[in-house]
Amino acid sequence: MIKIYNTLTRKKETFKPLHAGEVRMYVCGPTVYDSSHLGHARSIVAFDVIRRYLEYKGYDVRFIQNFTDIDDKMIQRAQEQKTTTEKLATKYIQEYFEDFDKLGVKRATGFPKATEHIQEMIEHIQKLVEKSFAYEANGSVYFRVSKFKNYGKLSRQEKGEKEAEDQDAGEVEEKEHPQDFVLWKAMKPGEPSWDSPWGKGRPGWHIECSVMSKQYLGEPIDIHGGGLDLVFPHHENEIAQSEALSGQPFVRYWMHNGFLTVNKEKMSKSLGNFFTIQEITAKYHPEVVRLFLISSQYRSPIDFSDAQLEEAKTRLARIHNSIDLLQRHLRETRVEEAKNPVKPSTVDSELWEALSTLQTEFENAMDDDFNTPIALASLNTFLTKMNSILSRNDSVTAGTLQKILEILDAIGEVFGLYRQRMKPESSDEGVTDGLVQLLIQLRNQARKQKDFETADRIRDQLKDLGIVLEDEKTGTVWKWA
RNA sequence: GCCGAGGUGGCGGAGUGGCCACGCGACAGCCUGCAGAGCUGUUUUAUAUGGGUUCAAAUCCCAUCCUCGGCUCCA
Repeated sequence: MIKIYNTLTRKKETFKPLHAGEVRMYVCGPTVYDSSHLGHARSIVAFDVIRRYLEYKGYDVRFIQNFTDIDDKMIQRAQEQKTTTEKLATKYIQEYFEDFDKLGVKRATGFPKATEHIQEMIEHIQKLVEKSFAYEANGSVYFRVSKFKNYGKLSRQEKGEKEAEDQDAGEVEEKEHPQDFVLWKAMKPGEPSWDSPWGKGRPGWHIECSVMSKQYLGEPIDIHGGGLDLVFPHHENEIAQSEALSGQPFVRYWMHNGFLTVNKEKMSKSLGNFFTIQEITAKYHPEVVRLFLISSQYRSPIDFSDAQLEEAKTRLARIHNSIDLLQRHLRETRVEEAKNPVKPSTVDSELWEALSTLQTEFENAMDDDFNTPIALASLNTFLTKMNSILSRNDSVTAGTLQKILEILDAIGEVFGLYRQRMKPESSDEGVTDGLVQLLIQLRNQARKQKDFETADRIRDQLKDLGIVLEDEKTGTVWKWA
């Protein structure tokens, strides 16, 4: 039974999707005017793991993530770069996919763009005007917040007078009340625009999520996610726009991830303290970045530091080493069992018990609002146990080892970790293996004759090729560095 | 000003009343020609501060200090 912390109620609630066996979720995607940074990755990876766990539990997940491809920043950046908003969007959407494919993020079911849903947005706004939840002023349309009685229920705050000063002066004059927010912006000279009943213009930021969420997932949806910074005003406004028309809840579970910080300050474009995904993945393997990101529960802040990334690297290596050890034992055991069938022993049952504990603890942790640190801890505990048994070289059946591999694979699939380690060897690797085995034989001959110079030369030169030799009690094994 | 989150060992990070996180680092040992990996053990009363409740508190209550976030674009 999954429990989710719902921002709306500020409580963990038992998760029950509206449609049995199916989860409909929407996560706010980026405005595609610039490269994604690690702060975006925090959010995207958090919801990727949530989605993967829901799938692990057998749900059919319909997952929609939008691209905001028209807004003030898009227009401004396009003007600066003497290009169009379309070209800008195309460029950064492509980059988005490159970045997050690399980070092992599963693609959403759909990636709707704001500019492809202008007509639906206009219709939605029209209906709001008809019901007097919105009003037109000088070609712009504003949402009449005072008419929507539940305004503020998500963020538990209402816009005060304070920020009226910070708002666009033209808008303030047009608005009936400073709280009101824009649904449709009248065109300014030189800006991209679409025809509407109120003249040429473009949609406000908030309306796209309301409209696209409804179009692709219906109402209400199960989960709507995004960064904590979107709670107000973005999500508050989405609720107002959607529920004013439908008269029913727009979203059943609101989920918000905590920030990625640098020296305890939020990583953001405006502070300039950010690293792009490209920069970070050039320095660290994408799975190291993922492990770093899921080492805290998704609602907690994570403070970025190189030391933390280095630690994640070490921790991932430990997992890799354990899987290598397991796979080697499995290969060897299969060869053995082909000669002499083996019966399960007490060591087998010890492993089965540890495996069952792992599964229970992993699922309990993830069921509890996707507590990845505890889930990772359960994996660690299991690996220590498994390594301990395997290092004693007690005989374990191939069936047991195979089962462990399957469970580890399923868990790794949720985290999006050690995927490469699980892949069967390619035929190329078969050839490599043959060659390396030959060198290992030669080297061990040298070692037997105490010719360590030759032995070390073989090991060192293989290392330069990215092949690491390790001498075990039972013989020498190799792996890619 | 208003709203919200949080302060845990050398470090990261869990934990909503009683026992144990987990990892990184450090130290010692096993194994090894050396190395690596792995294993075993150690890292003495870690829970911002001061009170309180309780047989028992990191966990509940009160106060204080500090940090961060939202209220303007932001994952």
